[in-house]
Amino acid sequence: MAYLNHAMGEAGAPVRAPIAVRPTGEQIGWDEILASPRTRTVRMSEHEIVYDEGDVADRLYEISDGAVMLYKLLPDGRRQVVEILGPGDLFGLSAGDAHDCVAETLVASGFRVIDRRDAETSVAGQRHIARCLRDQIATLHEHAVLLGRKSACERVATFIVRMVPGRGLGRCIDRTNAPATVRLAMTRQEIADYLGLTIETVSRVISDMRRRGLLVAERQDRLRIPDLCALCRMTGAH
Amino acid sequence: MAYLNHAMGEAGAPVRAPIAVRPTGEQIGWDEILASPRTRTVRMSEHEIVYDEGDVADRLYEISDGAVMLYKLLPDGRRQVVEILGPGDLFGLSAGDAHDCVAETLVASGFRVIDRRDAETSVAGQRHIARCLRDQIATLHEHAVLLGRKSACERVATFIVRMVPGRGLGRCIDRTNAPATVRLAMTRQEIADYLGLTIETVSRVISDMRRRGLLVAERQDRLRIPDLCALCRMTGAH
DNA sequence: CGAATAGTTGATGTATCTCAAGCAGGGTGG
DNA sequence: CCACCCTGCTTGAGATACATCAACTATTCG
Repeated sequence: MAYLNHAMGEAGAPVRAPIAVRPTGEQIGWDEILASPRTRTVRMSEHEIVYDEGDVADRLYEISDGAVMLYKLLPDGRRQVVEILGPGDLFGLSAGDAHDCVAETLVASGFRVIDRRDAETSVAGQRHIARCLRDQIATLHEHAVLLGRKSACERVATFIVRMVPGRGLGRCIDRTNAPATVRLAMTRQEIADYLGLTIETVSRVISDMRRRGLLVAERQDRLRIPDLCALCRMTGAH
Repeated sequence: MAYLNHAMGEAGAPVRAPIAVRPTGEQIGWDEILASPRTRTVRMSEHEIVYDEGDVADRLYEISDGAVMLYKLLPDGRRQVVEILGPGDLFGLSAGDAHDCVAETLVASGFRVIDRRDAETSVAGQRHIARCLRDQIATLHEHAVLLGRKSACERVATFIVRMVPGRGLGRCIDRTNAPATVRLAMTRQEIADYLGLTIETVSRVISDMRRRGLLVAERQDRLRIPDLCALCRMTGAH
């Protein structure tokens, strides 16, 4: 799933369990695919392009660690970041033979590069892929709501809440409401292009939230959230 | 794929070839699934809810004819239509056990209702599903660009161009540029909720396009496009 | 024919964008 | 070690695209 939390290469283990021990039983097959002689491991530093729009889509990437964004460009240069992916997420599965968007690392990342043929031959592989795709679609649906119907303030709140380690798309089920800290491993421009806003609006909204005590900036890219529920209430979702 | 063209229950055969004769060879298996004793055929009239957000997702729907929209609601009533689907498209494949959005018919439609177990057991089934999911994702990516980065005018132009029978997400490859006619089998409210606009803005933009001769209204829901390329140039995509 | 519903148009408001200047932090070289 | 520069971020003033509110018009259906 395109969990945004933990997508940023935070120290510590990813939320989701290692693939081999997932309960569905399908992962044994997936592990075999990962072990295929054609499967490679690749490391890339931050802000490197994994593939470009139009490149042939003959392989598929699983993120081991780090984070990747997928974006599309309009001819006049406008950009929309369409997905942000983290450990365990799959990308490179395009509809046709060519990629429909650019994939770029946000931070230094590691991938397992899987040959498309390997992935598509086994039921287990197909099932694992289908599962990832469904998660991706749910995230894209949620993001369409954000882009189509939420205010700038709601967008930023939604974004920050999703970056909190340990919470995905789900509702505010946090019982403790303990202060959380998030690392925004994205530039303001990237955040703006993800949220369908301008850099200035993102900056203004964050400044405003700081003034209201909803956020405390520990560093430029590091925010403390004293009251997660308060921020959660600003997302428009509850 | 979430082709918008032909999604509206137009008379005539859908663009895509009948499932059995697709060249990939996977469809024999899919046909078997469709022939499963558990598979049912269902008909619904327009504006009926197929399933609601939160309903258990234990089956999967293939559209035989007609059109369906998927939408999500915010607690305060704001709505975002996240997908519009037509013949051949699959829906009901949610990430978890519950549906993440509402599915409602736009026009009278027919479905094949497939048991989730049937669909997920065969490689062919999985592959067919994965293919549909990838197409869906490509459409969602394109739609994120529309919602995040396009002006009202570009959104409406993009929408109308996609409704033209025979053209999907692809570029303007039309050599003839023959006048096309589209049927908008959606209310202004539905269009607005799909494009992330208000009903008034959609109405104003269409009126403006009519005044400029880009559109001719043959009926409320029926538009003639004298110069498709001219409209295409307004989409922001080329 | 008339009510009900869906769509259009106008006047006004406002959230967000645009343009422009100033500021901070992090790295480099003197 | 500190001044300097570069890049990314913030803040302000003004413009604008779209939303909102409200009236009016067309269409549909009994």
